[in-house]
Amino acid sequence: MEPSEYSLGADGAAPARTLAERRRERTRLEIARAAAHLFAEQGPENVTAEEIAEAAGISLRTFYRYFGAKEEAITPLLTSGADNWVDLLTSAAEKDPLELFPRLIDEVLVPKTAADREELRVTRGVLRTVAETPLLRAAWHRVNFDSEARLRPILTEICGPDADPFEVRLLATVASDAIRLGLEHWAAGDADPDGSGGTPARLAQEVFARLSRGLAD
Amino acid sequence: MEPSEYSLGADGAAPARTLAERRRERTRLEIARAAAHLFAEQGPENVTAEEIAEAAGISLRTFYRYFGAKEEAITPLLTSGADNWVDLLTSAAEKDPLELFPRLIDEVLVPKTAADREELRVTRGVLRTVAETPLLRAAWHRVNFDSEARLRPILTEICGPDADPFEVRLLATVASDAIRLGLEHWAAGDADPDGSGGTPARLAQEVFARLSRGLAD
DNA sequence: GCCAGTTTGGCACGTTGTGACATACACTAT
DNA sequence: ATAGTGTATGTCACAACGTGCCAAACTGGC
Repeated sequence: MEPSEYSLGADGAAPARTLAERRRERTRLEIARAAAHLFAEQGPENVTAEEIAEAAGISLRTFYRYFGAKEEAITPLLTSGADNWVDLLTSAAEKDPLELFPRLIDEVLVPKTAADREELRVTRGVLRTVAETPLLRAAWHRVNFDSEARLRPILTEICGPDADPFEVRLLATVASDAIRLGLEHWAAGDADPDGSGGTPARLAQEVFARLSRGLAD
Repeated sequence: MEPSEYSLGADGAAPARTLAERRRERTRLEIARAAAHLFAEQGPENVTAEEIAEAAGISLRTFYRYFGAKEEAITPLLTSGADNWVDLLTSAAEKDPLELFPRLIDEVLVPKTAADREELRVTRGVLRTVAETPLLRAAWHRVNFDSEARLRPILTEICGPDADPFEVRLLATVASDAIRLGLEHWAAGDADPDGSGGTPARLAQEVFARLSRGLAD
């Protein structure tokens, strides 16, 4: 509850956190990767939580300290930016969301490093598995709706307290849809990574442009 | 698969189905009501599947023949029209979805009989419980995404096979969002049923109008 | 070294969800 | 009526899920 850490800024652009927190995040990712691997290999319904735990080198009990349910184990691989999103938004100086979002979409979905590109590649694989598995679809939906819900209070802040709550809700939905549809349609496309359909960023941009035309602000 | 029943019209406007099918649907609804009642009373996390079964007068095993999970038990109360939606769409003569949907929204969300009005009232109560409970939110999300997914093939049929799949996906999302946001914002409003915020139908209409502005067809 | 606070594992336990088999019911044909 | 067919329900057993509880191991600072 009490950060109190004045976390010496030895981390550059990455968000400043406790050592323990970053360690925990790392473990989460390792479990997620183990889970994704097993899911893709045997099909999610044929993988037990215990197997995931074993593959990640932890006990079953510890697994449930990191994830509330086994189908949640892949969420760290699904939040391509959904987390950054919030951070970026809060620190944005921009006033007009309609100008702001297109920039943020690129910021979040355009891979800049080799690691980013690899992460996106993995995400694509996971999304393909997700599309075929009801059990995992729920996790994907949860991630997106959570993102939409977290967007709302931030947008109310940006738009001012006198903004119409309905407008804010609409805007949050459009932004969330842009990311979601961009990724979904990109993942649904043929094998070629950046082929016919375009990159997820470009698709998301198009969705946002089309859907935001009726939002005056 | 084979309706074939010319179901003597003793049921008025209801869709013609097998006797067994209608019986089953009735049972589903009874279970759903029992579940909603218990959920609202004790909080969803404090209700076991066995309690729901007992309250509905069936065995635990039978409960799981009607619903795959206990949190799914309320879905029949959440599909205000999501089912009709599909039927209405398939039988629609209209060619242009942008003209079609506003009419369908009213068809689905405007209560016409006293029973409709009562059902909508119940839905509102359920949605308020849903908004506060992560466990139930998943069910609500699932209903909406399923609706969106079912919309897609039907829309491809209407728009013709040469239509851009991306456009279809976009259209399905907008339609689904209209219903979802209309209901959510309506349920989130103050106690007054049709008060300040307007009816769910009116809200849904507005969402659709705003979001569909960028869809040329 | 010692002493917080936190993380982990092991265990027990109620709950979830499913397969298998038996029974009860509805509807049909003879 | 009787036998036969298909479906709906219940009982039982069982693997998997998810959590509370406590002890052991690990972390950091004094």
